Amino acid sequence: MRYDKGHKDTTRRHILEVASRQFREGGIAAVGMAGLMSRAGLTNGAFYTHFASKEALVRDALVDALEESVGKIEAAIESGAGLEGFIRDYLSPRHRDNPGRGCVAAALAAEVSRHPAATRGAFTDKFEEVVALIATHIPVGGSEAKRRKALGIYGLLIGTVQLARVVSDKRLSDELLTNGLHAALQLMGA
Amino acid sequence: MRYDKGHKDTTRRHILEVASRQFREGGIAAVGMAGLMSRAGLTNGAFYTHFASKEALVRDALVDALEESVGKIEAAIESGAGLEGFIRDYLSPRHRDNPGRGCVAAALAAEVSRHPAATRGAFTDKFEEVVALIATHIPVGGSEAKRRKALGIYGLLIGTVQLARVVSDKRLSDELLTNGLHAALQLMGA
DNA sequence: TGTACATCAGTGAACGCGCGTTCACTGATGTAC
DNA sequence: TGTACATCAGTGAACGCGCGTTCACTGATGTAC
Repeated sequence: MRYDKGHKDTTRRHILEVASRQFREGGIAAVGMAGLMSRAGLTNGAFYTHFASKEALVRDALVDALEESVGKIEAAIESGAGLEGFIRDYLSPRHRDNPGRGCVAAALAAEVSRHPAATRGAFTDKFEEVVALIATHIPVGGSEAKRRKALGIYGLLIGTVQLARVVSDKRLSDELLTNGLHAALQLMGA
Repeated sequence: MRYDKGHKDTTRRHILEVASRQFREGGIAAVGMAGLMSRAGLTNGAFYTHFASKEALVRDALVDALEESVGKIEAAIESGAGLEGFIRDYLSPRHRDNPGRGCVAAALAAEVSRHPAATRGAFTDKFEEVVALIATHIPVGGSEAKRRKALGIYGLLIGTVQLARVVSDKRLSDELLTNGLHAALQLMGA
């Protein structure tokens, strides 16, 4: 069969979305090409007509997932919930319990730090964008102070969600989220 | 050959130390049994006279590495550097650049969250100990306030170090550490 | 209009490789009689 | 004292399996003449 114009792009985007989610859920190393392609409704061989290698897919999936973060922050601002609303969502049980649709930095930062420079570079560029966007919406302070606060808050957010995900005690996990929220708001304001 | 009394225990501890370091450096999934045992100066088959499975080793290595954290905090207190001294070390370039000897939560929290409940349970128990120890040395506040601060600070520490490790821009990485330090001290005091 | 060829997304078997785990075996020493 | 057997940490080859990647092929459609 021949395919519609734009069909290949659609397929590529579909693979990317499936991969991005699977990576965040199970970790990059745990996702195999055959399983990934089968989940995307294709066979393994087709992968290489879309991406040069697994590492190239990782690179694109990371950037894609960070763009998702940008979208979430923008949506929170537009909805009137503001940066605080974004932070509340970030430190919610729903985010903790759904890593596949959640923040890619919380799910994969440590693993990505062991990936090649090209991958980390692509991640870094988008990460800078996210930080700049957060800084814009910090309520008080000069532009440098805002950036500093944004970096601190981001670190707190990803670390707290990771701890909330790893501990097996639900009470402790909830406690981590609640305290993280207080700490984040404190960092945002002061 | 026969072996000295205590020889098996020494070997077990040696495997554990090598594994603990390799896990933190490369991630748990990336460490293979043959390579690990060869680094420990043994052959692959000997592993199973010491541990029931790779997962059992992971469990013990995580607990071991968290006990290392307890030791570091106690050392900082005893040296007079206090909790602030521990935090300064934690957010130092040296810690960022040596994950193998560093905080296991920063290196492996996200990966461990995908491991079996037994592994996460063992991690959680030791994690509680570390949090309690940090809380003890927060300078101001009631015991509940201290615990809350300890949880917030821990999240900030591990998240910040992970971000500092993943970004490929050295300036940004240093900036993350510096701002993380200010934020942590702010959370500790307020 | 009909025919020959080019295009290209996708198929599915196969490649070499390293994984976690098993197991028959080694060989030095301790114990029983 | 001498001999037969038990103990046990460690060896190293082998197990089945899934990994990332390659490649000859398919088959529907577009293009050239």
